[in-house]
Amino acid sequence: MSVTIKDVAKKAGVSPSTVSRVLSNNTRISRETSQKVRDVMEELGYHPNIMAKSLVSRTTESICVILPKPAEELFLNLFFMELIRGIVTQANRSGYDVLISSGGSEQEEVEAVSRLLKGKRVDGAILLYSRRDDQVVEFLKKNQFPFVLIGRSEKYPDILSVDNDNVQAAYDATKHLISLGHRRIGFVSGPPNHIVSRDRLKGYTNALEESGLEMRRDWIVEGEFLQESGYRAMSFFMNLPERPTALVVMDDFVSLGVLRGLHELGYKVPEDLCIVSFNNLSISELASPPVSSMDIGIYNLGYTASQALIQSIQHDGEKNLQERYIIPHRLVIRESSVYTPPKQN
Amino acid sequence: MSVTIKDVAKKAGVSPSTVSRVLSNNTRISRETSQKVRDVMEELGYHPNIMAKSLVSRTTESICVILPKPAEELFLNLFFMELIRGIVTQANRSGYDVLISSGGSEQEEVEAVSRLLKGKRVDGAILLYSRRDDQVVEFLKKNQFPFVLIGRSEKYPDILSVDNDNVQAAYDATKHLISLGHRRIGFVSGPPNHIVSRDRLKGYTNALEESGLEMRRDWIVEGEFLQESGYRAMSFFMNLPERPTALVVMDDFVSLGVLRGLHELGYKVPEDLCIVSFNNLSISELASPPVSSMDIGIYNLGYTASQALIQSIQHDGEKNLQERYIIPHRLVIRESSVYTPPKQN
DNA sequence: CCTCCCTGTGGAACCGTTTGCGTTCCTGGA
DNA sequence: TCCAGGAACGCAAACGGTTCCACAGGGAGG
Repeated sequence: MSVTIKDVAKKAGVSPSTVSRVLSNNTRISRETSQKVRDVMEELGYHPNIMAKSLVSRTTESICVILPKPAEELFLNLFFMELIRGIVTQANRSGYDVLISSGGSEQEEVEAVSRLLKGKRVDGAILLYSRRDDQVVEFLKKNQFPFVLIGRSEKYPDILSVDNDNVQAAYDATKHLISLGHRRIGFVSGPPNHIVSRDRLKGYTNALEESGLEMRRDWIVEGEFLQESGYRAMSFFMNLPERPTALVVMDDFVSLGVLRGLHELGYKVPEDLCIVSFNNLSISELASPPVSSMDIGIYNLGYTASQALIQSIQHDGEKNLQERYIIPHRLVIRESSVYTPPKQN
Repeated sequence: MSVTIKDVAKKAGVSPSTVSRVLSNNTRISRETSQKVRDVMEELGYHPNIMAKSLVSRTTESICVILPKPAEELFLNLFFMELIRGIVTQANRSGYDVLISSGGSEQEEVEAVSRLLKGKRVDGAILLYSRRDDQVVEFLKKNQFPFVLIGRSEKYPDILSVDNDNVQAAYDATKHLISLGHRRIGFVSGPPNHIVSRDRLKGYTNALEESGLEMRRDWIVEGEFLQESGYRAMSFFMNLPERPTALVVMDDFVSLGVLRGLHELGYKVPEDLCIVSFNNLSISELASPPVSSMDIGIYNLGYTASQALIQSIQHDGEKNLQERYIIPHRLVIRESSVYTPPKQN
């Protein structure tokens, strides 16, 4: 069928082991033999069988990324594409392949990852982010499989992970609004079981507190990472007797929902409501008005995660590896937050 | 190290072959033996080594998707995420894994696909779309590897492929504008070496022709699938002595660029310019105003492609397989195209 | 001149499965 | 009673590589 190492060996007049050595750039092979073998490989169109190779070497040179449970919804997000792009680029650069897997339920996720890791199809896994209590993390940790978390684990702070300083980022975003003169600032959060939601909420409250501003429960709403959530949050806020003059919003898509709702109701941004968002996806620049957004380096998160994982796979023994990477953030200011509200207190 | 079929065999007091047969649900294994073996597998936490399995079975139960050349740019697009989502969902449902690969240059793409297919790491490939003359297609066809094209090949019309009827779709989009009373309609195309660009251009001109409308060269501009292209196209059109009153645009992101430019210059949509776009990404709904867009069933394209590929892998011999799948399109009308221009001819 | 070591290569075992071919035991029909 | 045939399972050879070990030959050092 397809050409094997033995075919090459025969044609080159050497033994299979010699061909193998040529393949792995083994020293102790003479220049001439090496060249002859290479010529034959070229001539026969030989490609090493990856399965056979990894069977004996016990390594597959590939990693998998596990998409979060409700991939069907969240997958829509530009966020994941950016992340995957970073992961794939770095992995390919390191000679690794990337396998994408999406589980329906959390149970299915565990089964998938168990099949892939225990079945030795991949060497390690990237988890896109973690709920508060994650069975996949539990499984991977118990079995000592190499993996990296994009996000962080509360339960196991020593897990290899790549994350932003979300507390600081939300603090910075809120501070930006405060420095513009806003005193009544609302917060549109994500799902409460996501750690990132809580971290950012913390940064938000920290900033308010530090500035001696009122932290009101009814100025904090939770939702999904979807535009509908933004829409709902907006209508909630605008129906309040006392409304915030600015909003910190967890995601650009959510912000778009807010923007759209405001537009429908005839409100103006930033005059009626200022907005600072997160993620700095391309849509935040394209919205009208363009919305200020915290760039958290999504591509970089993916890139770094892949790098960290592969490093940890390759240098398994050495335990002097860094275990927490923090990707820097940077606020990109656009029209949606350039307005100073009139004094009224 | 990890538990193998032999460990299970020993513990269950049977031979490895028996365990293997239990694994493959072979008949001719007694109920009791089968149950005993299963119990032991459970107890030991056995998972079959996929590499070993596929080494002998000569099948990997996984496919790869090759991202288009300038993945670094285009990958950004929501389009690809939708597509991949469809592919991954269907593949996982069929028990297949999906491997993502992105090549820098076309040459690198060929190398990647050659390594994956010849190295027997995957059973087949999905190509995201095709340029007019594609070396990857050439390679796959020559080596008789199973693959499916999302899009179509002009050179080899008999290739297994999943596509829209882009001529018809563009015809429908243009007709929609004509039926609103527009007589001067421009076209913002994609890269000219993409077949999809030409197909849609054809549909556009067909519609004009059929309605006895003037087809003007200077009302057709080419660009990339990026917002910048839309911006440039817009400023080109608006500087024309005689401007179109409506535009057919190849992609939603491009439309956003157009929209943004118009907004900056103080033009109103749809009053000053109507827009009908393609792809119906979530952003088209979220834009202001929401833009009419041709839904081409992107998720469905991916889903169907995966299905077709896996089918063709599994039923290799039988040649009675369908070779061209057409995914239906559907125009979603929104605010950007609800305006009838005043008569002036 | 004789070891010793080093270079370059071949032989063979092994990685974890699958599978064709046997073998054993049992049942039933002649 | 004898034997055919089927059910249940074991043996061993692949699958395509890697790698340890052995070994031949040649140069250097004693």
